[in-house]
Amino acid sequence: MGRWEPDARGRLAKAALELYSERGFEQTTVVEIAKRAGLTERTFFRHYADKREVLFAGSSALQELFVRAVADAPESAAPIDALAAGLDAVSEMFADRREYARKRQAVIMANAELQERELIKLASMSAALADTLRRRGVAEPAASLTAEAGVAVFKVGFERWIVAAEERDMAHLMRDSLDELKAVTAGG
Amino acid sequence: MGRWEPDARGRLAKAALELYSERGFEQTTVVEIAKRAGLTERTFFRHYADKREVLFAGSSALQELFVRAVADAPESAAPIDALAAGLDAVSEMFADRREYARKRQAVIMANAELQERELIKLASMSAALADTLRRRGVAEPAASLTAEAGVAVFKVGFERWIVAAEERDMAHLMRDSLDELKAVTAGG
DNA sequence: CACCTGATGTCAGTCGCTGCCATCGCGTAG
DNA sequence: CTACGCGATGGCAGCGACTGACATCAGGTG
Repeated sequence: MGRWEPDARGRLAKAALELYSERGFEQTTVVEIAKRAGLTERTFFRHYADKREVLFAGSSALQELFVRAVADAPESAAPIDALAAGLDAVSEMFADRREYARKRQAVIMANAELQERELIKLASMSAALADTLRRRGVAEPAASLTAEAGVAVFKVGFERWIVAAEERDMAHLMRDSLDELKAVTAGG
Repeated sequence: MGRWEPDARGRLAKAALELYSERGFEQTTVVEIAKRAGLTERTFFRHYADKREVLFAGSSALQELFVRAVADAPESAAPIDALAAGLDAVSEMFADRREYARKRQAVIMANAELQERELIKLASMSAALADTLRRRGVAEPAASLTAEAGVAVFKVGFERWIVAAEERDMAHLMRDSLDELKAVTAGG
């Protein structure tokens, strides 16, 4: 075994999340992750660019989903409403992954390096959203600001969803957060 | 010499920025930085936690200035106006450091690891601002959203200032960006 | 002049990460 | 059925970031 067991990538991701949860990110070596997955350190780095990236395999799919929903919003929709459509789409995606999301988020919140990686993924999402808004005819700096605002709403909404009771729907928390942002920016 | 030359910290920071500019962040080793500063690698790590941190020595002062300005805004001011006061204060700080800011930003924009570090500094600023707003009586999630929005405006305004002609005043760009955000969030 | 203290130097060691080449298992042409 | 090709994996050497432990030095103090 080891060689030729299927889904080496998945086994590495699973082993990494387990070990990061059990003893922390810093206290885990890549050799240990690879060993638990029945592979070697060298193979780990063939599947993931670095020790952090193994926790962010799904982030590109999330970004694509978000961007597509914004791009597909009716042409008549205001930028902020196109964004709301994106937040809806994203919320669906997480609906049945709450436990996984919680476990993963706990690991990330416990380590600064992992937070850095999370932040740059969100920045990439913001850039992609801004690009999409520009294609919809939104000028700068409105496009970048709207995108940044959208990511801010996502961050706050996501965090509230993670700590919320099981029943709380992510889409509702996202909408509430967006409304709060509207209220506070209108307050001046 | 080497030992007992004054301002070892400053010499290290200067040498690092020079080398990162000349040949790039990745292509520069800590040994080289230390050597140019007339010191050793070990001493570098006594002054800076890691190879990236040497570019972010001033970020805590920036955060403190921003936070204090928000905290000192008139109690009657709406959260978004307290934020605007913070952006004003920050703009003053940068007024006579444009060349340095440009050089530094060019280095950061050329490397993903440095962007990660920059992002976590901004996230720290957002958290500190949210805390300050809470002390001013703003509830969650409005406090966090306002803080995130403030940092978004800072990011966009700063970027525009970096690329703008010499005459453009940073404070004006910040105000414009804030107004744009207000417009776009009111558009739904 | 002896002593103390903080900053620096020296050295060994761990770990993340990469390049290079060998090896393995499977599919496929012949 | 066999030989060959190919993608995935292993093994190994090496670099650079970073750390802990200990020695050393310059300057101030008694």
